[in-house]
Amino acid sequence: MVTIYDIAKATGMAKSTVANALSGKGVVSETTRQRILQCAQEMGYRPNVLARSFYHHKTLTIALILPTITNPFYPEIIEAIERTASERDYQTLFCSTHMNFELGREQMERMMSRWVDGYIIMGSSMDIADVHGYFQQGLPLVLCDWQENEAPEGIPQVSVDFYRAGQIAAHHLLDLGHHRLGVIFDEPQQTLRLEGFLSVLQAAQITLPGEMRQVSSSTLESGYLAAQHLLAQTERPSAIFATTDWLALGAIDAVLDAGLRVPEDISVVGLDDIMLSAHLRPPLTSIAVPKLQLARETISLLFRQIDGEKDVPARKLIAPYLVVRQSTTFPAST
Amino acid sequence: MVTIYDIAKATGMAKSTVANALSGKGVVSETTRQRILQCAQEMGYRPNVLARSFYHHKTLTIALILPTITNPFYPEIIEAIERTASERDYQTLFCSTHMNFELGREQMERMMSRWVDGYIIMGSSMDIADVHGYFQQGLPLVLCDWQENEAPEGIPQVSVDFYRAGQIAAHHLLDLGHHRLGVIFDEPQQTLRLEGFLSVLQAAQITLPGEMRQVSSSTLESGYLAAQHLLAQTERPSAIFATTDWLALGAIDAVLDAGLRVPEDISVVGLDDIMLSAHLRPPLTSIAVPKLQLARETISLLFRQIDGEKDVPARKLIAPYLVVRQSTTFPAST
DNA sequence: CTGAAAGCGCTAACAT
DNA sequence: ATGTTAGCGCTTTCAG
Repeated sequence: MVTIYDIAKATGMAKSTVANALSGKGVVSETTRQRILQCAQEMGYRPNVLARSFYHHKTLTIALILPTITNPFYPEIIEAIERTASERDYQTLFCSTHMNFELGREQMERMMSRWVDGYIIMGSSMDIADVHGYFQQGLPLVLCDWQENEAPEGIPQVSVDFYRAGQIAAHHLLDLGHHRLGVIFDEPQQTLRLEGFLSVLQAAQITLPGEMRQVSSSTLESGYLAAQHLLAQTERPSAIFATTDWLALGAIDAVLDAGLRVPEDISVVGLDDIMLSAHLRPPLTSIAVPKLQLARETISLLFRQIDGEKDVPARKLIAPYLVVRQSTTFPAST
Repeated sequence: MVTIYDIAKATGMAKSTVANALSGKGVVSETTRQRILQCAQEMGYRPNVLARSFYHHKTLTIALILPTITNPFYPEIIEAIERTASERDYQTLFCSTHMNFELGREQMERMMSRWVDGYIIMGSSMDIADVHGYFQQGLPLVLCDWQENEAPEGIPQVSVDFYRAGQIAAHHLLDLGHHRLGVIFDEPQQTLRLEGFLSVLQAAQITLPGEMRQVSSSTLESGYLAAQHLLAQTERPSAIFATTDWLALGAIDAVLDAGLRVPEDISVVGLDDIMLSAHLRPPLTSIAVPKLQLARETISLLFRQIDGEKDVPARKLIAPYLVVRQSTTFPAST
């Protein structure tokens, strides 16, 4: 570990002169600067970021908090976030809460003790009340991929217009001629999607009875189980809206396991449009979320706070759009 | 930001007494300890991990370096690593290199400047020569999911017995009666899998002509393209071994797009057994990698180094095993 | 243009 | 049992 002091000794200069030469900030004569730089090079000097952070109260670190990385929706976003942060010399501390609020709190506390510069909190991975508290303490943070009605006003947030997404899904299925619909969703993180969906049904005077609404947790397996329940109804749905692609994959699995066909017997539409969805059988029709845009806006909002900007806009809503593939079609004529 | 000094002032004690009370290390009378603890509580004291790190030269941070998180093989491992690390109060700094060695070097340098305590470097994400250099500088690091012949002796490493995995794949296909085989693999990170595969073919006096060996990069899309090339041969293979599940998914996609069936026309076997593979159509036959074990051994080897243990065993090989699902069957009788 | 010194928050010897 | 002090590596006034 070679410090500026070491190279000061070696060159016979004072610590501060070395610091100036290295940082390029102070005024140093060209000759001494050269000598110092060369010496630093030779001795293998590496600036101690920790000491610097300690002084500046800036760690060049952001925290990324999410439910679980095993849902393939997240990696696509994380990738973009990490890359963008890295362009600003920021590194990403990553942690998953598995929807365990207690754990989330612990993680946050640890991050705060480390003086992480900013926090990106994704998809309902923490107790919103806690988040609100942290925000009021002045921590730079932004919510990403939450429902816009989940968080109190004022907390910067970039989300997808999930209500709209639900509407798009409903329109698509209705346009195809489906009446008997089923929904698989998570409570309470995905109610907006459901509400958007319902609003369209209602306008079309179609009801969605309780047994056609299956609550799940955000795993493939629970999508599978939820679909099984839908199929077990006496009058099974001709189309299923799963509020995430990950759930939709589980649902398709269940439908096929039940000896039915997708989309001929049952149409399935997902939401997220994860990379995988295009490559499955059948390729999944999905309401796409512009993930790159989501990541960019999030990082941007975060850095604006980190940079001390006031009046960072509180809310960005990103428009989803329909991607039609082959998991949806007209209902079988019965 | 309240410091021990603040609470020293508030209680009229000296800094060190406060420190002692808080850490529980020194000897402090019960009454003052109580007073201090309470005061700390009230003032919202939070220990400054950065200052502590600065003093101790320990940051409670490990780095996780990998090619790309969008390959779903990694999230499953990352999850386990993060969780295990978290149990020891360690946090995980995550970065992906996209197989860009230059970028990998930059990232490493940054991490080193931060005094990251240890490094987990996954799946050929960095130049092994660089890694070797870092290791010789004394950085605690462990390679995870590399081929065991890729790294020089001495660098701690936990890997899967990929040669064996290749053999298992070959045996499985041969046992089913396939002779005309195709392979999709990455160069140079996956040559061992190929060699294991070939060793079995050779023993069975089956040759694998050059056009039946498709080199790809580790993406779904390149698996797709590679499979297309295999199918374009005049005498197409009756079975394909893809050296990762992610490639296998792309391959299946290509086979189906070509109007052929899996497994009736073409069997496909993957390697990794990612969670997804069980839920696809057809469910993928795969050589499974015990991911939890991989993660645990890796973390264990890393912490033993961090803890200063000498003679950390250099190499752990984990045995893969076959999981038969429905993407493989007997060749069509022609 | 260069040097001396204080301080970021905490720890650990060492005095008292 | 409590207080004093030096120091981790770096940055930044402020003097020389």
